[in-house]
Amino acid sequence: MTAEGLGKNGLSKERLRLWLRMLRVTRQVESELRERLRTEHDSTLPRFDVMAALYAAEEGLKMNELSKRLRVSNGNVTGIIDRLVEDGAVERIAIEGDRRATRVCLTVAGRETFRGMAVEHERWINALFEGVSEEDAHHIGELLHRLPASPNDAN
Amino acid sequence: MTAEGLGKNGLSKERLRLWLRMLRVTRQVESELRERLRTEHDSTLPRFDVMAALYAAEEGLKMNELSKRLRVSNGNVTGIIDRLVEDGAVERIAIEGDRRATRVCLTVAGRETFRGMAVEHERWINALFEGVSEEDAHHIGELLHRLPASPNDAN
DNA sequence: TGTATAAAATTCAAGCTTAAAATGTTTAAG
DNA sequence: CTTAAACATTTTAAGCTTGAATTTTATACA
Repeated sequence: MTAEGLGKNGLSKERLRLWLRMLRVTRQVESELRERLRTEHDSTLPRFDVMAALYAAEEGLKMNELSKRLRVSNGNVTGIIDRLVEDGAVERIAIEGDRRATRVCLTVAGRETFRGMAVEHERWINALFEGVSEEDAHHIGELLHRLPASPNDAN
Repeated sequence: MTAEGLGKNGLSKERLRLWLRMLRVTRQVESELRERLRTEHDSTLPRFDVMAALYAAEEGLKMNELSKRLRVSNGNVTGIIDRLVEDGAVERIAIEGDRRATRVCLTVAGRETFRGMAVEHERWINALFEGVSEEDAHHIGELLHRLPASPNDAN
């Protein structure tokens, strides 16, 4: 409301602190997850994310939808899917009536693989977030809801 | 209280939700910052992070310390510094008494450049985190303190 | 002294990420 | 029917990131 934006602004500084902490925690957790996916499942975080999105979508997704849902570039998805196809975890299926688009699906093996990873993933998160009570988790979750985010999807 | 730990565990699910939200918000904010650093300062987030660390360390840092402080691999830092040196923002200075190590410093131009970016950076964060009051920012910050993180540094 | 070990940094291969350009396909307008 | 615009995807170039291997220098110790 007042003439903000200059030099010492407590609110601004506090928000900056919050951001730096979020960044630190997020990177730490991502690093842990990456490490475990690598050593225990010979996989990566991006692959896990893609598989999670596909697992949730019973009928698979178009490349289009996938990149929108994950909020990453379309070219990015192309590469990750390429590798998942090599692994035999995913298949590209032609869409009849539109030869531009492709539908991408987990294979049976892919679904099986993902289930194994997902169970552990939840355990890892649960352990990493030990020290956060259910109430706090809920509370922070609600607050985060106000924070910048594209205005769509349930998450 | 109850028999937790199997299948449907409210606490575990709530923590997972929290994690997914943090991830979403963090990625969104990073994406915004990246975009603005790119278009308005012809720079990147990793470069900004490195410059911030160097700016805070009056006498510069060894590659070593830099990678520890930023929690990224040493090879990673090498590449970013290479590019910052090309830009003329950073210089490598020999350490007398140890020809293995190098001290890395912002140049005068580099310090100047960074100041400009930092002012805007704080503004951007402040705008992105509009909707979070000073009290909430402080509160979440405290809660995040309990979350996984290497046990060092002020942040 | 000589040599093994540790330390600091770089290099390397592989993969992730983006923005922008290119390719191929569909749809709509005239 | 033809052509312009819109769409879905892939390709490309540049940069980020990691873990592992390599190079160079310092230290310890026999």
